[in-house]
Amino acid sequence: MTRTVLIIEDNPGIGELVRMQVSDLGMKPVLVDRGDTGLERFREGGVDLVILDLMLPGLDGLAVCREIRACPGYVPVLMLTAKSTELDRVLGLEMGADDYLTKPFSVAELAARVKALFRRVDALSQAAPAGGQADEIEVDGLRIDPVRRRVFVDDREVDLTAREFDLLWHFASHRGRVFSRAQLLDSVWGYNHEGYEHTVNTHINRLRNKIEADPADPRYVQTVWGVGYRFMD
Amino acid sequence: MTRTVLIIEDNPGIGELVRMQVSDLGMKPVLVDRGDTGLERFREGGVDLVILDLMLPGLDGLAVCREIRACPGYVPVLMLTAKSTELDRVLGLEMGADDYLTKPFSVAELAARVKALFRRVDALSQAAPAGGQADEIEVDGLRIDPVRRRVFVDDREVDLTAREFDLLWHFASHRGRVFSRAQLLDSVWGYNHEGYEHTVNTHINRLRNKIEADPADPRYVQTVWGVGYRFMD
DNA sequence: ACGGCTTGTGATGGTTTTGTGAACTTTTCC
DNA sequence: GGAAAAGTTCACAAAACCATCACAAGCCGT
Repeated sequence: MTRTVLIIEDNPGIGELVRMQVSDLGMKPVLVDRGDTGLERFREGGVDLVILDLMLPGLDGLAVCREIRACPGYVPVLMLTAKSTELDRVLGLEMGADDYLTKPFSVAELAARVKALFRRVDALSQAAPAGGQADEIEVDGLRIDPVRRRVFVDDREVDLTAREFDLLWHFASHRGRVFSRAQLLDSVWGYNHEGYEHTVNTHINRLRNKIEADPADPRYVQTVWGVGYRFMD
Repeated sequence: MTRTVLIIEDNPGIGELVRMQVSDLGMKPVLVDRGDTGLERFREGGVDLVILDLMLPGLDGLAVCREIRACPGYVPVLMLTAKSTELDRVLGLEMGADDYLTKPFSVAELAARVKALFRRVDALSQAAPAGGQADEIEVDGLRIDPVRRRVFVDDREVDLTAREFDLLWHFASHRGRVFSRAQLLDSVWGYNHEGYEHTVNTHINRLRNKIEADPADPRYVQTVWGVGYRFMD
């Protein structure tokens, strides 16, 4: 589940800077240099966050923001403005952006804001279902609770490390599907992680030793020869 | 008698945040994203408190506030504003808001204001606090009284600082749930607080030293390696 | 303005986790 | 049956992570 960030910025220098930064955060950047084309791209869907310059050719940033807000669903918007007087103007109008950043901004600042926005969105979607968390997964004696990050095998709790848990959760929430090692590295380790595929083996091994009754003949996480791994169906 | 809180806020992120918080306080939230529909909903009655954004589509927050004040009966209004200029404050208060909060605010702050407003209303109407102190939490020898902000471990009172109390309260009211340091900064410190995650460590440490029998092997606030912390389940 | 308490941050040391190399086993395919 | 390819297992060092302490700046009440 890599996130897609739509960057609408006409200044090539700043645009590229932001693009690289988003990429470094393990997200997929899409850079567009006009307001109108940016909005078009947004409407095609699949965007998880918009970073939007205020002054744009084609269509003004405020107008773009308004249009985005008029779309169904909630996608957070981070607005970039040149001067603090502009910021005041934006704040005064409060066009529905979720956060603002005045140029020049530091790379760390940008990263912090982007991460904070995603955190808020996550918290939102996690708590949204009224009545409680129905998203606990139970499969054949294996129970996984993502909110508490706890795992039980036949009601005995097993202690997983962060990576092991993420790996198991990824499998369990995509039952029956086969993942290559490269795909797992992308999904669990992160979109631009550098490392050996062989690392996945080791983690699968450790995971099996903890959750399988007979790790040599695994029930939950199965090997698909020449392809990758799959969670029991 | 559970209280009904009408939230009029157009930004879905903030709106949802407030909704969750009100819900956590044991009150019934009603979330509306436009000034005009919000006012409509208010006139239908049954609302005990209004949390109102200043800038709203449909009908401006100040106008909504004025209209609410023109209605018979006294329903307190808590105003949310984006920037903290004196002007906003004066305007808001003159327009009849009972209290105001500038964004970004922390969850604890919001809770405090809401509760304070209800206390004032209760004092005014000479009514016994509705619902009573049902919101005191007791877990395995640890008793937390949010109204008096006091904490007891096996009936011995421990002295917590403001931050420590807020942190503990946040944990205790979300038992078992894992929070990252970033999420804790969001919820306890304020939702775009700039600061080091490492600060959370120190506070957890201080908290443990005060409430845990053996701080090295904590019972209440547990560490979840590579992720964050969790309150005992 | 003063003194005490709170709070955020730097520094340090210890612990857990994680990636990787290498040896070893199983499967596939000629 | 044997060699090559693919997967498993294990040990170890590096990296990431957490607890703790000390300190300075901020805040509050006096």
